[in-house]
Amino acid sequence: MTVWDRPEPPTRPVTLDRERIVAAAIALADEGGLEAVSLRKVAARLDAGPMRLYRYISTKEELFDLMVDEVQAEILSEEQPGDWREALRTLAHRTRQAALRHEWLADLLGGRPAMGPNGLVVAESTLAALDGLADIDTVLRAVETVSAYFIGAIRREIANLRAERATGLSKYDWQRAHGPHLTKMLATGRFPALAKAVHDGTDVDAETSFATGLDWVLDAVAARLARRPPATGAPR
Amino acid sequence: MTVWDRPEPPTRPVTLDRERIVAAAIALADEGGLEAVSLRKVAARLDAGPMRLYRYISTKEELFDLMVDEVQAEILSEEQPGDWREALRTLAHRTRQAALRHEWLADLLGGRPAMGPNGLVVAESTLAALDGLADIDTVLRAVETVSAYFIGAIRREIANLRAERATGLSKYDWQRAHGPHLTKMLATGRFPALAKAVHDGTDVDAETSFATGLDWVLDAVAARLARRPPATGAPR
DNA sequence: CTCATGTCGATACACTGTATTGCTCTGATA
DNA sequence: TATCAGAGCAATACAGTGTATCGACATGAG
Repeated sequence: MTVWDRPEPPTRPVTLDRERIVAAAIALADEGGLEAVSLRKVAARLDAGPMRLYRYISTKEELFDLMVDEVQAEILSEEQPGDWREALRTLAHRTRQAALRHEWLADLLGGRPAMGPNGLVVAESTLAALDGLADIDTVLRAVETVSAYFIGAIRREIANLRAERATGLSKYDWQRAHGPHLTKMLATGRFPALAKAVHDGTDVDAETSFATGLDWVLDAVAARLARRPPATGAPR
Repeated sequence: MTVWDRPEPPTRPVTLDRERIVAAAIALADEGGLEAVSLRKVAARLDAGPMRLYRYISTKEELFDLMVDEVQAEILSEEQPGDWREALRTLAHRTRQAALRHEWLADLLGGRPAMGPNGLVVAESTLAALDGLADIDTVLRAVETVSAYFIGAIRREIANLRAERATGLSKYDWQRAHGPHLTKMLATGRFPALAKAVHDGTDVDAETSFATGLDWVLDAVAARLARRPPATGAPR
């Protein structure tokens, strides 16, 4: 057999790392939602066999965890926030923006404790912004309450957005958006309050609605923080 | 061929309806989580072929919608609530209890608009409890804010619960619960505020933590409702 | 008694996550 | 430099998924 007959040795497999894998997965999810992410497709996008991924990941759930952590990097704001309120507000808004960029995030948010490196940094900087303003338990409760709010709010917003997209593209028309079903139900007269809400409610855009609810919650937090004097320094 | 040789005619297929299907699906989900729900298994539990379900459901997602709506029936409280605050509070707590009974609910809550019959009744009675206490937009914002909070809070609670279950059963010990990873991370000194929180934070049980945050949010709502005089009767 | 209809089971398809298996290439050791 | 152990990988395989299609069959109408 001459050289000419022998094929070249197979080109070394593309070097892989978690970063590349996660990037591919995120790209897939951005395009087709979470359900478009399959290990096979992720691998294919990297010119690799599916099984190769298992050296970097031991389960698909772990891939999702990595994806979430990756996006949490987008959430971190570089500049130091002014006060705690600003810190929590931008955390909420940046999370929301991330979810609008990556709608699949809404499906994952709050679904598992986020203990990745970026998740920890987010937690740390959030807690740091409140540190010393009240006893730790109050601070914890504050952070948890605010984040519970915005996770729930983001989820709903994305859910509605998808529902709207699914039924025609009637952007601001709930009634038609959810099809004849809701209309028919309201017509039965069994849901007067709901009917009034749908009928007379002003259509505010999602962002202001989000911001409004957030402000309410932040007010509530402020009230509790104010209750105790800040534990500055060593008051002992 | 005598009668004795001929087999009996096949017993008529078990009568089916959505109720039975949903009940079977819920049973499966209660036992093994959402991922244990497959159309084949649901059908098998009803002595039916998988394809039969498609007369009652046209997609698996619809089955999930039905499951959620079914559980929402458990949420409705029979007696009329005293005031709006009580109404919202019991809505939140009953939703939480339902999610503790059916943990898979946490995965579905807020994932899609709940327009089923029971969902509508829940929405109606909630709105009714606030009707007239403020202009409709404020009422809507109030309901949305509170429900965003408790959906997020429930999700986190269930997520933590699962994580705890997965790693040993160290009920109240976050640090060990999440394994050496968190401990090691905290030991790096890069997360002082987080470390302090984990270290010095009191371990409150999930229910009081839920209730506390809920109260804060309800306070915030109260503040906004008080801002405008109630539009009772026809003040025109 | 015949025929149309609607329901069901069987089969099939494309695809999933992951366990297993054996090849091949690499780097260390003798 | 020759040998060998081990790692990294592709291929194969498996059990399972949601759902489309299709042929048979029981049922009710004429």
